[in-house]
Amino acid sequence: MRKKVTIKDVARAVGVTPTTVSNVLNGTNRISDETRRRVLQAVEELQYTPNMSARALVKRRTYTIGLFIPASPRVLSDSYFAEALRGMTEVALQYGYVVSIIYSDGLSDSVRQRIDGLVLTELKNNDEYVQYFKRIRMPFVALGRGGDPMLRDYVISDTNRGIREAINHVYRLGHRRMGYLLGPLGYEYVCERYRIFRCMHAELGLSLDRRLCATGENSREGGALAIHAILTRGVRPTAIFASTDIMALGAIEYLHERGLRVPDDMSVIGFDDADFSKYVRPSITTVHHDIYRAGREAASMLIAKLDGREYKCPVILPVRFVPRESTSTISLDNQ
Amino acid sequence: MRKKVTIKDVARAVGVTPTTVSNVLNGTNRISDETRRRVLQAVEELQYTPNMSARALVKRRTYTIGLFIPASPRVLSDSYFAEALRGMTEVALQYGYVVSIIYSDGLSDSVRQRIDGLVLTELKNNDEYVQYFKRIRMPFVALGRGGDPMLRDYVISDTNRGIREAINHVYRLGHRRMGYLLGPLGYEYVCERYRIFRCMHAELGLSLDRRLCATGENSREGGALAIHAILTRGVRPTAIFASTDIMALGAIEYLHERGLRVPDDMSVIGFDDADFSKYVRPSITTVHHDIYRAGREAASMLIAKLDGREYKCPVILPVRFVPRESTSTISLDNQ
DNA sequence: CGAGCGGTTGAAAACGATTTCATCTTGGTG
DNA sequence: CACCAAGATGAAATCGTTTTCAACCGCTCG
Repeated sequence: MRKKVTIKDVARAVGVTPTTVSNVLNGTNRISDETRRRVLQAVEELQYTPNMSARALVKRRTYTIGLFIPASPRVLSDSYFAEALRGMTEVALQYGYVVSIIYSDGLSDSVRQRIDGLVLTELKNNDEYVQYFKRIRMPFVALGRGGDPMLRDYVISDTNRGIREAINHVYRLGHRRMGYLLGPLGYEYVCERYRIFRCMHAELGLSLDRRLCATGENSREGGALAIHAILTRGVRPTAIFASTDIMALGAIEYLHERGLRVPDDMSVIGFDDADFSKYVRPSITTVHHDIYRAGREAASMLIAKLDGREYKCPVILPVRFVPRESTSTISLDNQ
Repeated sequence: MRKKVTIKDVARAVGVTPTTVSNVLNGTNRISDETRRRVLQAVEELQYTPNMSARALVKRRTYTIGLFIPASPRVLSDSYFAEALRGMTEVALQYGYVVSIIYSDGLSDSVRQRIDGLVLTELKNNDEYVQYFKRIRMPFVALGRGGDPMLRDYVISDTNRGIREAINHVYRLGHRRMGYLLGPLGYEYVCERYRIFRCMHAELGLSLDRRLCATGENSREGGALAIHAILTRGVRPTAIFASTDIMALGAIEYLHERGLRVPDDMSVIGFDDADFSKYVRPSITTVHHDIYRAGREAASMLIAKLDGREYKCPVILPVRFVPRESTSTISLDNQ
């Protein structure tokens, strides 16, 4: 194992002290152009890279940011997290940071002091973790809405626009009796999407039949159960929105089992544009948002915050409505 | 910001020196039971956790392991990586390690010195990265086969058994003309699966028609193109195996477009048991392997290696053959 | 001609652990 | 009773940076 080259080595090579080398590298003090040039050259020749542990020790920073994953067995499997992670990692790299995964159930003192800040996701209405991280003064930014109305440091999708486009599309197809499948009410994104849905729905001059709305887990089973609940009430929407694509999928499967065809007997609209949404038959009409991009923005924001730079605060990312096979014009016998 | 409690603080509280505290915490030297007890108590009371940066500096270790992601735009989106990551993170935690994502295109000196070791995946036949990490003496273990025949530190699935069960199942359904859709030949897992397929196929006393085999990218398009290639040769297998579920999916879609029904006109068998395989219609018959578990094993092995503990070397994980809708008994007009 | 003043550089003290080696007790042994 | 080994603890060096503050140099100015 070749000995690691340290700041002293480059200092010696140039004939200056470590202080000087450090100064040219960090740009703290004024250094003459001549010296700077020679130091930089030596750094290049010796292939010097500062030891992160040493730097971390004195700066009291780890140059590591975390993606926080709330307790939930399979949540990372969702490509949601994978995409966010990819985006975060890419920008982190540019700033000399590295990203780690932090699971809520592994959140000990030792891991806490190994990160400078966190990107939080899947926030609840009054998120306990938000409270917690505020209390221990761990810097964070949020990916998606929720947690606390006072929070300003978040990046979200333009849900408003997405749902508006979706509902307009469905309206134009002739649908008037729309239903809604809600995910767990504790999550802010569930509430927000529903809120916007109701709002847009009202703007179209329609009045919402509460019997056409039901709630369930955010899963295929949850979607199936929710649509089941609605159907057993003896009512039937011609189009149904779901909080997420996975619930939409469950609903579609359930309807299929019951001999109801999608979209002929009922149109179904999801949200998220999950991987499978374009694979399945019928493919799912949904709202696409770019989680990879959101991950990038969140990391940028967090690092700017950590490094004490300016950053513009709520970042709102564009979405794209994606009409697919699960929606169609209303059929006559459904009128 | 409350001042961080250091080893000196607990030393002072107990009335000993930092050396002693360090010794009881690391178990290096003999310490009297009485002193040990008091130190441990103080540690508890003061909520002392050692500063990782300081420790890292002197031990010349970072207590971080990496999951290496070879260059490929969306590869982390596969739940393959997400699952592996989840498994790794969980065991890493137990040993006081943390895991980071390392993308091949961000592999600079500075990130290299921020990790103690790597878990490598998606190895090619003569993997350049394996060579590279060997050369720079970065410890690693492999998730999946490949890289170098001399490697012993890997964890793999029992592919042999998986494919044997799959092919036997298909054989029992009456199929005799089997084809194969290969992924990119550079990857060892592609070659291995194909090799085993040929071997098992021969053991059944069948001879393989090379016209029934084709290669393509590991994607839906690749699967579609590969089956297209076979079909244009004017031959038609009654059952076709694919290197991966995603290729199988592409093939199924293509066949569907061409008016061929799966499984009635052709049975299709995938490998991996991807998320979507049970969602899609027809759901895909495949071989399930537990990537989460593999991630756990890989992290265990790597950390044992780093910490200088013993570990048993190639770990072979069980697989499970999962028959689904995409395979059925051969129909008469196909005989 | 000395004081004052930018502009550069260096000496030394952190940062918070681990580790080596010395020192100091004890208790056992011849 | 002297000696020695073993057991328990401590002093000090070290890891590789950053940072604070002092020192130095050559000028200009009064």
